[in-house]
Amino acid sequence: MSTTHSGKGSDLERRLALLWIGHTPGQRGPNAQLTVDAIVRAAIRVADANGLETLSMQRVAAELGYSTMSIYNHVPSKDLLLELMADAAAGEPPPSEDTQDWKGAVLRWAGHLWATFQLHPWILRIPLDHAPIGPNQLTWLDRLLRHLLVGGLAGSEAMAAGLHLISAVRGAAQVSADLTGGHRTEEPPGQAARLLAELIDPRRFPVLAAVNAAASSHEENGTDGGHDLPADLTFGIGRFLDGIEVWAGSPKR
Amino acid sequence: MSTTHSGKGSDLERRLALLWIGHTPGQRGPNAQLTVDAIVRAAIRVADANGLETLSMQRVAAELGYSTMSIYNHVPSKDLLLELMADAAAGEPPPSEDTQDWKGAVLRWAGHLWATFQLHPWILRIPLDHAPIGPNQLTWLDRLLRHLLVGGLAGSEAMAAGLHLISAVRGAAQVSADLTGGHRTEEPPGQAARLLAELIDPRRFPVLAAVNAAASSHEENGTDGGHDLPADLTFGIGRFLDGIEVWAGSPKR
DNA sequence: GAAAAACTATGTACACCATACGTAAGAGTG
DNA sequence: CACTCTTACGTATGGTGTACATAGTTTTTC
Repeated sequence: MSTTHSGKGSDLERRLALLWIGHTPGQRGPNAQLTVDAIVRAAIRVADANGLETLSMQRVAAELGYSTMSIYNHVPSKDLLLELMADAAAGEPPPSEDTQDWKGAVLRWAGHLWATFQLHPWILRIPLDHAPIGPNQLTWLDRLLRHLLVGGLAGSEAMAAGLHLISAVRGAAQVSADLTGGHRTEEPPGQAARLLAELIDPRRFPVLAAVNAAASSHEENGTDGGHDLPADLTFGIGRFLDGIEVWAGSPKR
Repeated sequence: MSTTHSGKGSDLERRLALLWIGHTPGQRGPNAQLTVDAIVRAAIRVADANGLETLSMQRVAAELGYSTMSIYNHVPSKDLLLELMADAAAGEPPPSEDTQDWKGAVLRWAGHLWATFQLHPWILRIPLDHAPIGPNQLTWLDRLLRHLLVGGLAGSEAMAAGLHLISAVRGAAQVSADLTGGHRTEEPPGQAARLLAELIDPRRFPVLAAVNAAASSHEENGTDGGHDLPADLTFGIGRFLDGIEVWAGSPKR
């Protein structure tokens, strides 16, 4: 067995190759009509339109007008297809700014990431089996780190802060996606909140009950445009950056 | 309208009833041997032992020695079972401390949450369809909010900060779980990092490459006990709390 | 040129999944 | 007792990812 790719080859090797190089087109056989790129784009189309749960290999194949198994000639598994989709949907990050206003830059970066999640909510539901290693995702990270270094952090600190920020945006986006996508124009949206409010026994959740009551009194959420960060997230990131500023400015470290 | 169960009732009503009350045992028929609690505990056992991907209704039923469909007499869907599992596995949060050291208290709270995720990594992979509304999870949140209020935040600010913190811990735990669970004693663990390092072209990722090089030089990760927060996360939360302290102490607000 | 090799697309087949439906038996109530 | 409700089970359906063998097409090699 000549094993042009060493049998299964390293999982990771194959993965990285597909993520970074696309598919090295075979020299010998007939020219492939199907390409990795076309498959990924079709899959993204399906996910955007009908959600991740309806995405299946056969659905993707149908979208392209090919048989199910043809897909596997270009993409070895559904898991990897999802990974490719996530990286492709992330796309190019916003252009990096050369500014001293690093806090503003980070906030804008977060706004763009937020917008991406609004555009492709299914990204949040892809089970991630390892740290993201796609080219686009790494580019996003690179841009973010740049601003954090301007802010005065050391390398490892910047990395920690970067992952922290990504988590915060992801988490907020997930909550947002769950709320907006949860009910399909069924009951009045207040229903859920009201039901839950009954369950929050002030004796059992003294703090939560108080906070909840205070919050629901002046509930005006604005028609979240989609591109701007919600106030909650802006607050969280803002405080985080404040803390970083203090840290970077302190002499002791 | 009392509508004890009103036919199918609202999805949400059923959900909440199961989460909070367990199962109101039917009066009429034979005494049920199977209980919701036993099912959830069995499912958790399976997930702890073999991971979430091997968890199926038939696997759970087999674990208990019952037929597959009997499970559905107590739990209406797999989705809801997962939700019940998540809440049960979260368990009781650590006892709330009455201390003025709110920053320390939050860090300890985060440490406990971290430990929970280490103990039941599959929680991180449960697709969450809406904001968590289980009793245990709300108790966790309640405890956290208490400390944030001590720190001087207003109600809505505390809620935002609380969700932010949960996201940060979740995100870090996810990365950690991915790394430790990723390779099953196959290649040397450095392999992945090395392969990736080759791909990180300094021209394309100037910042990332620099940070990566600096980090890998003094890579000593310590045998992460499991209960203590990793340094990355401690740093992130620490800066966040610093920022909150500044905010709460500032007169303008 | 001819032959061989390599690669693509397809069809069939399998194991597994969640779960809808129908049936039988048991426990409680009148 | 008869009646009703609930549980537990067996069967069945439509879906999934993907292994495997096959047939067709193009490029390389002799």
